[in-house]
Amino acid sequence: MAQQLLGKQLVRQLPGGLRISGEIAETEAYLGLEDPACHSFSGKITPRTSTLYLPAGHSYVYFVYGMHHCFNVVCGDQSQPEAVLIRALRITEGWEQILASRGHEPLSPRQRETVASGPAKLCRALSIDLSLNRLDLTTSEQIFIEEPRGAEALPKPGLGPLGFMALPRVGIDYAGDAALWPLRFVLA
DNA sequence: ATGACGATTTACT
DNA sequence: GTAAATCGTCATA
Repeated sequence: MAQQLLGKQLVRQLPGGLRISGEIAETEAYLGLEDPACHSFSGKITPRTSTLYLPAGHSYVYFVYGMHHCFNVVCGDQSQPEAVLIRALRITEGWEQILASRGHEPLSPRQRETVASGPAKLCRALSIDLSLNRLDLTTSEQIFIEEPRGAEALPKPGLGPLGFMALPRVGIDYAGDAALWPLRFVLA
Protein backbone atom coordinates (compact mmCIF):
# COMPACT_ATOMS: atom_id res chain seq x y z
CA MET A 1 0.00 0.00 0.00
CA ALA A 2 2.81 2.39 0.91
CA GLN A 3 4.41 1.71 -2.46
CA GLN A 4 1.19 2.09 -4.40
CA LEU A 5 0.35 5.42 -2.79
CA LEU A 6 3.51 6.92 -4.27
CA GLY A 7 2.60 9.17 -7.16
CA LYS A 8 -1.06 9.49 -6.15
CA GLN A 9 -2.56 12.89 -5.38
CA LEU A 10 -3.48 13.71 -1.80
CA VAL A 11 -6.27 16.27 -1.98
CA ARG A 12 -7.42 18.64 0.75
CA GLN A 13 -10.66 20.44 0.03
CA LEU A 14 -11.32 23.49 2.14
CA PRO A 15 -14.68 25.12 2.81
CA GLY A 16 -15.85 26.71 -0.41
CA GLY A 17 -14.37 23.96 -2.55
CA LEU A 18 -10.84 25.41 -2.52
CA ARG A 19 -8.33 22.65 -3.17
CA ILE A 20 -4.79 22.03 -2.01
CA SER A 21 -3.17 18.92 -3.41
CA GLY A 22 0.18 17.32 -3.98
CA GLU A 23 1.87 14.26 -5.39
CA ILE A 24 2.71 11.74 -2.69
CA ALA A 25 6.51 11.53 -2.83
CA GLU A 26 7.43 9.64 0.33
CA THR A 27 5.62 7.11 2.49
CA GLU A 28 6.35 4.86 5.42
CA ALA A 29 4.69 1.55 6.26
CA TYR A 30 3.72 0.58 9.79
CA LEU A 31 3.01 -3.11 9.98
CA GLY A 32 0.66 -3.33 12.92
CA LEU A 33 0.72 -5.94 15.68
CA GLU A 34 4.18 -7.28 14.88
CA ASP A 35 5.88 -3.93 14.24
CA PRO A 36 7.52 -2.43 17.37
CA ALA A 37 7.38 0.99 15.71
CA CYS A 38 3.65 0.86 15.06
CA HIS A 39 1.30 2.55 17.53
CA SER A 40 -0.78 -0.64 17.57
CA PHE A 41 2.20 -2.87 18.37
CA SER A 42 1.27 -6.03 20.23
CA GLY A 43 -2.39 -5.13 20.11
CA LYS A 44 -2.26 -2.01 22.24
CA ILE A 45 -5.63 -0.24 22.14
CA THR A 46 -6.04 3.31 23.46
CA PRO A 47 -8.34 6.14 22.36
CA ARG A 48 -5.64 7.25 19.94
CA THR A 49 -4.75 3.87 18.46
CA SER A 50 -8.38 2.81 18.12
CA THR A 51 -8.33 4.67 14.80
CA LEU A 52 -5.99 2.01 13.40
CA TYR A 53 -8.75 -0.56 13.85
CA LEU A 54 -11.10 1.28 11.50
CA PRO A 55 -11.58 -0.27 8.04
CA ALA A 56 -8.88 0.33 5.47
CA GLY A 57 -9.14 3.68 3.75
CA HIS A 58 -9.77 5.80 6.84
CA SER A 59 -7.56 8.66 7.94
CA TYR A 60 -5.33 8.39 11.01
CA VAL A 61 -4.17 11.81 12.19
CA TYR A 62 -2.20 12.15 15.41
CA PHE A 63 -0.52 14.96 17.29
CA VAL A 64 3.14 14.76 18.34
CA TYR A 65 5.87 16.79 20.03
CA GLY A 66 3.34 19.27 21.29
CA MET A 67 3.05 21.04 17.96
CA HIS A 68 2.93 18.72 14.96
CA HIS A 69 0.37 16.59 13.19
CA CYS A 70 1.01 13.49 11.07
CA PHE A 71 -1.32 12.00 8.47
CA ASN A 72 -1.72 8.29 7.77
CA VAL A 73 -3.90 6.08 5.63
CA VAL A 74 -5.29 3.14 7.59
CA CYS A 75 -4.70 -0.22 5.92
CA GLY A 76 -5.96 -3.67 6.80
CA ASP A 77 -9.08 -4.48 8.77
CA GLN A 78 -9.97 -5.03 12.42
CA SER A 79 -7.35 -7.73 12.81
CA GLN A 80 -4.71 -5.81 10.86
CA PRO A 81 -4.23 -2.41 12.56
CA GLU A 82 -1.76 -1.09 10.00
CA ALA A 83 -1.17 2.29 8.41
CA VAL A 84 0.90 4.21 5.90
CA LEU A 85 2.41 7.48 7.07
CA ILE A 86 2.53 10.09 4.33
CA ARG A 87 5.94 11.74 4.70
CA ALA A 88 6.25 14.15 1.78
CA LEU A 89 4.24 15.84 -0.94
CA ARG A 90 5.13 17.82 -4.00
CA ILE A 91 2.50 20.53 -4.11
CA THR A 92 0.68 20.70 -7.43
CA GLU A 93 -2.35 22.81 -6.59
CA GLY A 94 -3.50 25.36 -4.04
CA TRP A 95 -0.57 27.70 -3.55
CA GLU A 96 -2.92 30.60 -2.89
CA GLN A 97 -4.54 28.67 -0.03
CA ILE A 98 -1.15 27.69 1.41
CA LEU A 99 0.09 31.27 1.22
CA ALA A 100 -3.12 32.55 2.76
CA SER A 101 -2.77 30.20 5.73
CA ARG A 102 0.68 31.69 6.31
CA GLY A 103 -0.44 35.27 6.31
CA HIS A 104 0.67 35.75 2.70
CA GLU A 105 4.33 35.67 3.65
CA PRO A 106 6.27 35.16 0.42
CA LEU A 107 8.01 31.81 -0.15
CA SER A 108 11.26 31.45 -2.05
CA PRO A 109 11.46 28.82 -4.81
CA ARG A 110 13.43 26.60 -2.44
CA GLN A 111 10.85 27.07 0.29
CA ARG A 112 8.12 26.07 -2.14
CA GLU A 113 9.93 22.85 -3.01
CA THR A 114 10.19 21.89 0.65
CA VAL A 115 6.93 23.27 2.00
CA ALA A 116 5.50 19.74 2.29
CA SER A 117 8.74 17.75 2.70
CA GLY A 118 8.11 16.03 6.01
CA PRO A 119 5.10 14.44 7.68
CA ALA A 120 4.38 17.45 9.88
CA LYS A 121 5.17 20.04 7.23
CA LEU A 122 2.71 18.48 4.81
CA CYS A 123 0.01 18.61 7.44
CA ARG A 124 0.68 22.27 7.99
CA ALA A 125 0.63 22.92 4.24
CA LEU A 126 -2.71 21.13 3.81
CA SER A 127 -4.21 22.42 7.07
CA ILE A 128 -4.57 18.88 8.43
CA ASP A 129 -5.30 18.60 12.14
CA LEU A 130 -7.10 16.25 14.53
CA SER A 131 -10.47 17.31 13.14
CA LEU A 132 -9.59 15.21 10.08
CA ASN A 133 -8.92 12.09 12.12
CA ARG A 134 -11.05 8.97 11.55
CA LEU A 135 -12.52 10.14 8.24
CA ASP A 136 -13.43 7.73 5.44
CA LEU A 137 -11.11 8.81 2.63
CA THR A 138 -13.40 7.20 0.06
CA THR A 139 -16.33 9.46 0.93
CA SER A 140 -14.92 12.53 2.72
CA GLU A 141 -15.24 15.86 0.96
CA GLN A 142 -12.45 17.27 3.12
CA ILE A 143 -9.60 14.92 2.33
CA PHE A 144 -9.19 12.14 -0.22
CA ILE A 145 -6.82 10.55 -2.73
CA GLU A 146 -6.98 10.89 -6.50
CA GLU A 147 -5.26 9.31 -9.47
CA PRO A 148 -2.52 11.58 -10.78
CA ARG A 149 -3.34 13.82 -13.75
CA GLY A 150 -1.10 15.11 -16.51
CA ALA A 151 2.63 15.16 -15.94
CA GLU A 152 2.29 13.44 -12.56
CA ALA A 153 0.89 10.37 -14.31
CA LEU A 154 4.02 9.81 -16.38
CA PRO A 155 6.58 7.19 -15.27
CA LYS A 156 9.57 8.47 -13.33
CA PRO A 157 12.98 7.93 -14.95
CA GLY A 158 16.18 7.04 -13.18
CA LEU A 159 15.03 4.94 -10.25
CA GLY A 160 14.93 1.51 -11.83
CA PRO A 161 11.88 -0.46 -12.90
CA LEU A 162 9.98 0.07 -9.65
CA GLY A 163 10.28 3.86 -9.70
CA PHE A 164 11.06 4.24 -6.01
CA MET A 165 13.69 3.50 -3.38
CA ALA A 166 13.22 1.60 -0.12
CA LEU A 167 15.04 3.03 2.90
CA PRO A 168 15.10 2.64 6.70
CA ARG A 169 12.39 4.43 8.65
CA VAL A 170 12.98 7.69 10.51
CA GLY A 171 12.38 8.95 14.01
CA ILE A 172 11.68 5.62 15.70
CA ASP A 173 14.98 4.76 17.37
CA TYR A 174 13.04 3.36 20.32
CA ALA A 175 11.85 0.55 18.03
CA GLY A 176 15.33 -0.95 17.73
CA ASP A 177 15.95 -3.12 14.69
CA ALA A 178 12.51 -2.33 13.31
CA ALA A 179 13.73 1.15 12.43
CA LEU A 180 16.07 -0.45 9.93
CA TRP A 181 13.35 -2.36 8.13
CA PRO A 182 13.22 -0.91 4.59
CA LEU A 183 9.65 0.33 4.90
CA ARG A 184 10.20 3.92 3.85
CA PHE A 185 9.55 4.53 0.18
CA VAL A 186 10.76 7.56 -1.73
CA LEU A 187 9.86 8.72 -5.21
CA ALA A 188 12.39 10.51 -7.38
C1' DA B 1 -3.83 14.54 39.15
C1' DT B 2 0.94 13.87 37.69
C1' DG B 3 4.94 12.95 34.92
C1' DA B 4 7.39 11.24 30.92
C1' DC B 5 7.49 10.93 26.24
C1' DG B 6 6.83 11.50 21.26
C1' DA B 7 6.17 8.13 13.50
C1' DT B 8 9.14 16.50 14.10
C1' DT B 9 11.00 20.78 12.81
C1' DT B 10 13.85 24.61 13.36
C1' DA B 11 17.58 27.33 14.82
C1' DC B 12 22.00 27.61 16.36
C1' DT B 13 26.93 25.84 17.56
C1' DG C 1 25.71 17.86 16.20
C1' DT C 2 22.71 19.70 20.08
C1' DA C 3 18.63 21.86 21.82
C1' DA C 4 14.24 23.94 22.30
C1' DA C 5 9.46 24.36 21.37
C1' DT C 6 4.98 22.54 23.39
C1' DC C 7 0.82 19.59 24.48
C1' DG C 8 -1.95 15.36 23.44
C1' DT C 9 -1.59 10.84 25.04
C1' DC C 10 -0.95 7.28 28.25
C1' DA C 11 0.81 4.79 32.28
C1' DT C 12 0.84 5.32 37.08
C1' DA C 13 -1.09 6.74 41.36
